[in-house]
Amino acid sequence: MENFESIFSFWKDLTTEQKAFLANSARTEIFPQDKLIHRSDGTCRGIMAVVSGALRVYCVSDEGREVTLYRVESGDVCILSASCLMDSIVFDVLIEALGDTKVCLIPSQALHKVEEENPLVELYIYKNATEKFSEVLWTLQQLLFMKIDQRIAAFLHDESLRQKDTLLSITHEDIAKEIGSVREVVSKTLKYLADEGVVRLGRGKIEILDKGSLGILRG
Amino acid sequence: MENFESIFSFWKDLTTEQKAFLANSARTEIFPQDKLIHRSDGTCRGIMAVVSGALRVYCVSDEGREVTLYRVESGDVCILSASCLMDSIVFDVLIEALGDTKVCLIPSQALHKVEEENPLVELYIYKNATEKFSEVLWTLQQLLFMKIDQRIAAFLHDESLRQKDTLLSITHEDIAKEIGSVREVVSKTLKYLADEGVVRLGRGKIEILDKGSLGILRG
DNA sequence: CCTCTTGTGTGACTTTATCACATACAATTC
DNA sequence: GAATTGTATGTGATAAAGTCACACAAGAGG
Repeated sequence: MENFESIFSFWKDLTTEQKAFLANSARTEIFPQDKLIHRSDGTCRGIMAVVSGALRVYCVSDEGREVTLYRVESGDVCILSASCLMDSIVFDVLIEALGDTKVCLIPSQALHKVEEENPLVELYIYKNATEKFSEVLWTLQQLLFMKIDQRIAAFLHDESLRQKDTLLSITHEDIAKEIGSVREVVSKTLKYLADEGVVRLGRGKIEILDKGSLGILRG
Repeated sequence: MENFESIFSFWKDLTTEQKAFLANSARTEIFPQDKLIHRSDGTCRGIMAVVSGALRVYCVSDEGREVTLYRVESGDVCILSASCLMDSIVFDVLIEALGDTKVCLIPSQALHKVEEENPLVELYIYKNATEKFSEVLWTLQQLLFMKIDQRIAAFLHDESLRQKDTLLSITHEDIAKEIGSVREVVSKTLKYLADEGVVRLGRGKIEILDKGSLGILRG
């Protein structure tokens, strides 16, 4: 909580008063796994720097199908939880905690006050949003242009990097929500990958046997 | 060309020198229909205010399938043609002219110079990008969650508003590129809509007979 | 009128999604 | 340890969308 400067890159551009004000408004919050942190009901917590754990920013269809737009890993800042600060943003995304997650939150009211005084803070917000834009576009291209086995392979590959392990604890349903597909299709594709010897399956577990093949599929 | 202030909303925040400098660097360009204006080869024209006509911002797969991410209509400003000014943007999009299109271009070098002096210009750029972010997210949701007949209906509906006519001049191929599908599927769906009496088809022409039904499908 | 380009029609086949269950595993509870 | 209860997975039938291959048709230009 002490080193705001290393967490929020706009910190160096603040006056002493602004720093004190924000440091005073900021607080640590801890969310349990799968906790829904933000939904499109107008509530607006503020910007959250992820200290440990991670956030998943996703959207849902009327029928309940989900896609992950991007993740906010520890060290990064989640800006869409303060979407009310950006009048150019009108859509509805959801944010949930991936694992127990600790964040440093600057409430939107406090940030809004400083933002009005200092255009560099506003710049920071929109710059961060544009970064996420880049990630969403990547997601869109994957959705539209890649086949399901490639998407699953890519996901398993990334997930194994994140978990730093070849034995992943994840359900088929969760994978489906990540890549914007459905459970049955993920199950069938994984079975195929298992038959090929690329992975070994267990209940809620996937062991990656052949990382190379994943990379090839991944393209 | 004279009223930069009404075109670029950051104009009011410039010094007299900056205004003079940018006004001097700015130039009008006219692109013929379907002209490819921007591709991801590092070239970077600058920001373009559309005076007449429109721009289509889209992406393409390796196999040549396309999706329109959003359009930039007259009165609006295209920011991704200056993507080099934004270090947070790394992806590859293409931009082409829809119909003969006249733009007012501020070259990126000139803008970059002013941007370094004035954070409000940088803010303008990222704010504009975030607006487009919003539109891309809408596109993504349509792609993932809506059925093909709904997407086509929605497109025809919007296109008829844009062309201010119920008789549209457009090919099935073009529709496919707009909505991220393929020609055959569009043809079959249109045939179905024609059988239902919603549209009448001709070569390169689609006449909308029942706008109401389009709206219902559109959801 | 003929040719050539471009736009459309269509059938066979693959991939992905949807629906409707069956089964299987693990953690209680009896 | 056996029964019970969630949750996770397997699977087949059907539907929707994309891929492939090729036929045909409407207009433009000679």
